[in-house]
Amino acid sequence: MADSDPKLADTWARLSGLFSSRRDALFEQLAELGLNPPHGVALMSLLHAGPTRMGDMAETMVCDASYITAVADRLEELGLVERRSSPDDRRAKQLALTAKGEKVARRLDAVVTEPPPAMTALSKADRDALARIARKLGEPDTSRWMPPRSLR
Amino acid sequence: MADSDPKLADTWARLSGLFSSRRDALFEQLAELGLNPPHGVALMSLLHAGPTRMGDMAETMVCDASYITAVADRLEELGLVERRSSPDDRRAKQLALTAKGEKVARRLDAVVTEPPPAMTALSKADRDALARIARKLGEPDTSRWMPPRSLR
DNA sequence: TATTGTTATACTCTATAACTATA
DNA sequence: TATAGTTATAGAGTATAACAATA
Repeated sequence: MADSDPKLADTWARLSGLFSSRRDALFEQLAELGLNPPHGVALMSLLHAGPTRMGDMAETMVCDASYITAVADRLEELGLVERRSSPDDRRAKQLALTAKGEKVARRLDAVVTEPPPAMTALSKADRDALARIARKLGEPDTSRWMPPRSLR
Repeated sequence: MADSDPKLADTWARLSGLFSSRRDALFEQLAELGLNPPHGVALMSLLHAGPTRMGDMAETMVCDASYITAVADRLEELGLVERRSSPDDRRAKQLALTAKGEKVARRLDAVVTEPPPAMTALSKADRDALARIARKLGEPDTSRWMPPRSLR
């Protein structure tokens, strides 16, 4: 097979760079907060899904339930989430954002979901053209929030 | 400040999804090969930079020199790289791709650098428009190859 | 004495298995 | 007996410090 269009490769490299830098920004903010990526995923998931049972969180994050204990311990230690025992099932516990945790979660979420400055700076015509093309490139993430695998 | 353009956020979500899925594909291929991301970064770096002293590789990969020993051990064990003692400095060793390693490195590199299928499938007009806009969005990765931080 | 790579060791991340409280 | 979360433990990934060979 012939090599693909070099101009397209350049386009892809530029778009990839944009994404990489947002990702870097996210990880940097997490590090400043003393958090690792799973901590961030948990916070953002709670922001989108509301209080969540620990077992369900393990499913969302595609990790073992025992690790959720560790993640919750750390987030609780920082005052970002709290454990609530479920009223209906006294075995289960729900994780819920504190007020402080919600602020942090919103900030992290913005880094991921807000378009990067270079995109917002585009002319209206360019943004429209880009939107039209992007619709041909794929679907956005599912309606129910799920951590992009790239954050795991 | 007002919320940013929701249409632009949708555009960004779609582009991000594209990137995430390529990243997933890379990690999947690495896992199939019994490699982890640093192994992949080392291979791709060697592909772009040629034989490299272990200390320089540690600098490229932004990790400790002792970890390069472990990475090299694994890659050597799989027959993907070989250690060569430097002719000029008998303390130093160079890492170099074997023929097999070069094939693997090319395959991994393609996953990262080749535009995703959805992009290649665009019409010429769309690709040109996208290229024009992408040039306003940022520079591609530096000329001398460096692992995107998102791969670390 | 300074530098290159290796080894010994320790710390973080994450999973598996055993445990407890409840259902 | 089965399920939810926790604890104990183990394995990967990665760093720091001590070391051997060479400069």
